[in-house]
Parts: sequence; structure tokens; C-alpha cells
Amino acid sequence: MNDFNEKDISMTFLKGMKVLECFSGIDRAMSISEIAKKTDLNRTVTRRLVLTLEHLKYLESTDRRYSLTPRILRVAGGFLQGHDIGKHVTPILKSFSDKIKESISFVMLDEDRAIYVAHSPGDQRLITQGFTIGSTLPLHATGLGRAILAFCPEDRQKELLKKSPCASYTNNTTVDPEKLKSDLTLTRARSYALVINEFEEGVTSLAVPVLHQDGELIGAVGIVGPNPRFQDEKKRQERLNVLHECAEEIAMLV
Amino acid sequence: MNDFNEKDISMTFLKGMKVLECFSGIDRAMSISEIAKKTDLNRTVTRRLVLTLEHLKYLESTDRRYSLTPRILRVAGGFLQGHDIGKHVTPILKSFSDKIKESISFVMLDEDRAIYVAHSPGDQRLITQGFTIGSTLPLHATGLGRAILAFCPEDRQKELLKKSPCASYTNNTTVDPEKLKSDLTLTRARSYALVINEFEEGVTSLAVPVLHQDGELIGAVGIVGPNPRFQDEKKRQERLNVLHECAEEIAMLV
DNA sequence: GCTCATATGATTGAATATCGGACAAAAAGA
DNA sequence: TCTTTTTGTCCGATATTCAATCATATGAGC
Repeated sequence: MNDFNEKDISMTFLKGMKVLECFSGIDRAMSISEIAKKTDLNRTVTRRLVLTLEHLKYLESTDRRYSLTPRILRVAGGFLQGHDIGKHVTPILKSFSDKIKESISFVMLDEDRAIYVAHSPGDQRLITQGFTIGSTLPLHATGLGRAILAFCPEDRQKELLKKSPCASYTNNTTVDPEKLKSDLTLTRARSYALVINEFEEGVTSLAVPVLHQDGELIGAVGIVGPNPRFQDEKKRQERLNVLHECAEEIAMLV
Repeated sequence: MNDFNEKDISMTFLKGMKVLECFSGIDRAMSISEIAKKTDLNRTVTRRLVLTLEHLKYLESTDRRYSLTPRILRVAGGFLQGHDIGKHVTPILKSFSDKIKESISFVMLDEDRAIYVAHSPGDQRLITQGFTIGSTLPLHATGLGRAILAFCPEDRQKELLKKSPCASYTNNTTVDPEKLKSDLTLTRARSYALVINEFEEGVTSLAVPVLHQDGELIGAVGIVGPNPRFQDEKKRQERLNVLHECAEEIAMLV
């Protein structure tokens, strides 16, 4: 039961969180046995944990199938409010997003992925590729991820590069660590990341880091879209300027 | 320890969630003893639960003070993605919000409060009153709340009215249950809620319910702003039309 | 409608994880 | 420096956990 776990970790709570987390996938409503299977927990245990979550109003049941309630947003709101996301970051994103008629996203580092923290949809109410608050991206194959990777503290970067198995998403994904490293150096030098066709065929992402005055990395802001939109050199530069401005404004208050 | 708790509820998990929840307040970073005090849990227990959360990367510590990481957004994202919030609702809100140059919010019912689920900031990057995803509003004193209250299933409404202590926020807050009930009837009849000066002096809120075809309540969309902006009858009607259109679009996919 | 397969609910008791008081160590204030 | 407060550790008592079991409910296939 306790392989390498220190004694300062509560197994029950761990399992409970496992149950809660299993709802972050695609499945909207799940029965107790489905949950047990997905979390690899004993069914009786799962049942009690699920009932506890229902009691706390994080889950609700219809026809013996459980699904998340909006309650979880209260906790998420704690994070967002603490970082002034709703109050300041989102409006900033929106104002810049209106300016260039593109959807802009703000991500932070969550373990070994970039996680969407705020997002302003662009003008056309299309694509957005389904990414929303809480979605995560791999670091090595996306613009937002590389902007983060490039501006991490060195030791953190090393850790992340070591851990990452550099999954391949398209024929163009950079999987060679050396090649990735040299791109990170370039990214650092020019202060922006540009990644084409590496995560999704036909998609380009342009991103810049959000840095505190002292150089500490906060996250990254970026634009993602079909390749043709990024081919005009002048337009790309204009977007880059907007992203840099945007990053600076965010850095001032997060 | 177990006052009325059924045996199907895991106390440890309950306590753990209590610890996690206590970060949804204002305090950004807390020490273990602060957390113990706030949650009213034994310090040793609190410690183990906090360490568990740190192990799971929901919390991180700097100088013995713990704060939320973006990790919680993964779970919140599960809810948001499941309801197509980021993919569809937010873009819809944005397009209508652009049309009337007002910030529009989408809320759902969370126990006995209305909880912000999606929000599109208006043109001016001001006020927004600090409300963001995860913030909650009282049902009886706000337009969004009353739109929900008025279109609840009858039994649910009764429950909510019974529980609610009808807190008073300004001199104008409706606290008399009878008066509230008659306003709810009016709200239902005209299909929108209009609440002035009841939650914050000088602030008006206009909201409409989001209903499935079968009449099932999903949530509400609304606009909040300084009173003068709502005085022009024609403009108000125009906004109302936009809100209704918006609600209809959302109802089609949530 | 009937049968089989599977999902769910309830109960049990042995195993054990959790609790929380007491004490020690370390910071933080005075 | 000396308090005061916070934090870390230990351990016996106790409450919780969870595998195994059976009973019931649900659904699929015939």
C-alpha cells in the first residue's frame, strides 16, 4: 500500500483527489464502477469517496451517474483571484486581442506542462481548438511551452528537459534534445518562440514570456493559428509587438 | 467526531477538502498554523493534509507559506470542458458583449449562490467589480440570482427561499420574503430580472435565464453596471434582446 | 418475458492509517 | 538574551479503511 510514501502523506486524501481528478478527462458523467476502474481504486473505497464528494456538493448524481458541479470553480476562483486573473489579466488579454483580432492565451507552468490560465477568444467564433482554462500543452512542441522552457531558471529547465520524453505529435515535432536546446537558445536570444507544424499540422504558434522585473518567470502569452496567418513578415512583427506589450502589462500585476 | 455523519463519508477526505477550500478566500499564502486555525482542524492533521496537497502539486511552499498552484485549474477545466464553456459559451458571450459594449456574465446555481462560470469583459477595462470565474453572488439580491431563482423548479425554489436568510447589503435590499416572491413572479412573467441598488448602491443588474427547450434551468446571463447606463428605456430593451438571444444560443449547446 | 452478466448497495471484521496529545526543535519577536 | 509562537516528530488509542461476501438492481441478449 505504501511503496515509497513518506508517512506525512494521507493515503485517503490522495485517493480522494484521484477520484476528483478523474473527472478532468472527457467523460462527463460516470458511474461508481467506472470511476473505480479509471482510478484503479477499490470499488467500496471509491464509493465512499464519491459519496463524500457528493456530500460536499462537488459531484451530483443523476441516474447513478456522477458529474462535476460548478462548485470546483470556487477553489479555482481562489487561484484566479489571488493572481488577479479575472480582474486584470483577462481584460488586458481582451484589449490586445481586439487590437489584432486574434485570440490570445496566457499560460503558466504546471509541473511539466503549460496550463491555460486565461484566454481571450478572437473575433471569429471558430476553432479555438477546444483549448480553454485548465487545458494543458506539452512544453517542447508548442510556442507557449517553449517560451516558458526558454526562460525557466536553468536548473528547472534541465529537470524539465530530462523528464520530458519529447513525444512526437506530427512529422515535424522536434524530438532531438540537442535541436530543442538550440531552439531554446534562439528563443531566449530573440525573446520569442515561433513553432510551426510541430504540435498540429498546419498550425503556427507565436509566444513570448511574461517576466517579472527581476527576471523571474511568471508564464507566457501567445497566439495560435493556421500557418498562412503568420507568413506576412510585417504582420508577424506587429503581433510580436502586441504580445510583448501585453506580457509587460501582465507582469506588472501578477 | 461523528455527530450525524453517515458512515459513508470519509472524514479524512472531508478534512482534506476543507484545507483545499480554505484557499478560495482572500489569503494568498498561508502557513500551516494559519490553515489549521482557519479550517479549525488539529495542527498535526492539517500538516499532513497540506503536505499531501503539496505532494500532489496543488500547493507549493515558499518560506513555509503555502499557496495554490495552477494545478487546480485542471480539475476546473474538466467541468468547463464538459460544458463546452471555453469552446462555445465564452466566444458567444464575447460576440454579444462586443455588440453592446458591455461585460456579460454567465452564472449557474451552486448550492444557494449563483456562481460565475464564464465572463466576457466589456470594452472599458475598468470596474468588473472583481468578479471572476468562481466568484459567487447571493440569489435574492442580484439580477443574475433572481433570474435563477425565478426559473428554478418550484420545489427547489421553495427550499432556496426557506434556507436563505435574506442578508441585507444596502438599504434597498429586498429582505421581505413576500416582496421577494412577488418580484420573482414578475421576473417569471416578463422573462427577465432587473435589480437596482440592492447588492451595491448605485449598481443595476439585468439578467435573463438560460433554459433548455424542455424548460430545465441551466443558468443565467446578465449585465451589471452603474445605474445611469440602464435608465434609457430603449437601450435597456436593446440589451434585453441581446441577452435573450445570447441565452438562447447558450441553451442550444450546454 | 426470461436468463445471464454486470453494476450497485450493504455488512462484516481484521488490518492499519489517522488522530491528536506531548514533547522537542526551530523561528520569530521583544 | 529570553519569551512566545510556530513547526516537526513520536506513539498509543481509536476510528477508518477496505477485501470478501452476499443481496439486490439494472441492463443486454435471446
